Amino acid sequence: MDWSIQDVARLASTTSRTLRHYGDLGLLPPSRVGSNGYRFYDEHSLVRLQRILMLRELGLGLPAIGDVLGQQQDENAALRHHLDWLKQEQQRLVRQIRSVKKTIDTLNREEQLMAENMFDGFDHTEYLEEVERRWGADAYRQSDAWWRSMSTAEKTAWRLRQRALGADWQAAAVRGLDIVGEEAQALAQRQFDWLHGIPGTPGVGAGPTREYFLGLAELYVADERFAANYGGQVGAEFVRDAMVVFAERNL
Amino acid sequence: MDWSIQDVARLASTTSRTLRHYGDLGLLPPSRVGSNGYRFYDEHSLVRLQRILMLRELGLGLPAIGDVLGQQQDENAALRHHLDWLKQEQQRLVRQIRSVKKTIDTLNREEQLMAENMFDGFDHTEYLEEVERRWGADAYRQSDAWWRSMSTAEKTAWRLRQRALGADWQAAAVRGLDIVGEEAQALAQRQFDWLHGIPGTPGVGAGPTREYFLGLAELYVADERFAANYGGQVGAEFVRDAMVVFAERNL
DNA sequence: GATAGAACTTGACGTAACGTCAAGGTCAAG
DNA sequence: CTTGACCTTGACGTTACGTCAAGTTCTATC
Repeated sequence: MDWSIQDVARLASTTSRTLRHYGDLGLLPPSRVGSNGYRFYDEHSLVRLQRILMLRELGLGLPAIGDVLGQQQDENAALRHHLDWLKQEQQRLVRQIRSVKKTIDTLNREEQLMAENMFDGFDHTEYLEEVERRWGADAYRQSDAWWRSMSTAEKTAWRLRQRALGADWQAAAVRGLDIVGEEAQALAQRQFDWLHGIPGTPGVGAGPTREYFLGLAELYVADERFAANYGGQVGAEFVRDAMVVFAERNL
Repeated sequence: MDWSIQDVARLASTTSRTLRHYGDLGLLPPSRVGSNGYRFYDEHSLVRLQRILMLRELGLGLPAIGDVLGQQQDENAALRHHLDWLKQEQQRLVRQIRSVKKTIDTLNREEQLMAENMFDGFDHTEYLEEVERRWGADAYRQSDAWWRSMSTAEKTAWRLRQRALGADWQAAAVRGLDIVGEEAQALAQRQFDWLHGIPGTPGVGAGPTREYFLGLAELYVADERFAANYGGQVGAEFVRDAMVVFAERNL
């Protein structure tokens, strides 16, 4: 009562290559191998294949499927774990979709404006009125002048660092790091140093003042335009909390 | 005015390996290569890297990024195309998440029931009352008896074919095949043949009757439990339409 | 029994975007 | 001259198979 590899492949609408692959991984060994090397499968193989295909449709990886089938993992637990992963992936996609849409919008609105540089402006110049309201017109004028005085290379390098910082903050928030931990505080230090370079920031030279630093931290949470650079609301809150801790310790 | 590979890597918070990779692909060639083989990058490189990293964060593949940067592709068009792909991926994830949840539920409700076979029943026995309402109690009794009379291997093989058919229908719907085309009609033929094996289906022996076949097609669309096996509402409608065409031509 | 064609085998490369050794030059500082 | 930091090329590993390639075996036919 056994079938050839092609019989089984046709039954399951898959390929012999796939069955051989599963055989190589030990997921679905042939029930019998002829003296000529031909693989044969019996009814138990079919049941096992049925389960493999089910789990694969759910998106589980082959090693995970192996663990479930080998009783080394509770199926229920494996599925729950997998579900968490799927939800995370979905969130990632949602964020990417939002970003792509925003980028398309920006491109269409400012088509001819962007000659060489993708996006001009940065945290401060981009949000003029907010900065002026908080720290006065002088602060804005100073940082704006500083920005304009930079060469293209300097501007680009600056933006590169800005993006890198934002990405690292985001990664830290996702990894759920402790805000008082070493890594998160190192990021806060980078944030401090980064602000250090911007004239118009109260206390520059010695570095931003405690008040300014804390005010900026709150701004990240309060204004969604800022939050976008730090991984959304949740990310911004993580950034703020780490910055607050940093300020209390060092400023 | 140039920087070493490490300088640039640190600036962008990436690795030298990544920069070398981009160099190998022609995405970001060094602006200068020393006689010692060392790579050096200038300000234009930084601007280019800035754009590469932006697009990569949006999820574009490196070849696509290359096309955009090389002006071989309109950025706007590329992003729109990418957005479509992202949306599709998201739909896929939504479906998978639903499936995983359903499977977890089923597992918890019927924990001890499932000794060897994952799911018992099939289209007909699973939806007793619907089948009886449409084609009478006799139809159900016959197909139920047929099902019970099969060996484990036969049942498994049957389910394997059922799943394969469902998956192929789903793929066909996603690919947007023409319902009157060769491939879709071949699927309808398989659907017909598959029903052929089930006693209790009116007209079996000669194959299902036209009326039964059409009724089943409508059922797939009307009942979401059936639709689930054929790729949701949209998939079920595709199946129905192809089946209707098949019935008109052959029954 | 010879032969063609279908089915089977193992082996190996390719995929996306790098991470991660490995082995070996180059350079600045002491 | 040595040490250590930094640089190079080369190559394997990752996921789940697809896709040849080359050789062997089975089956049907003449």
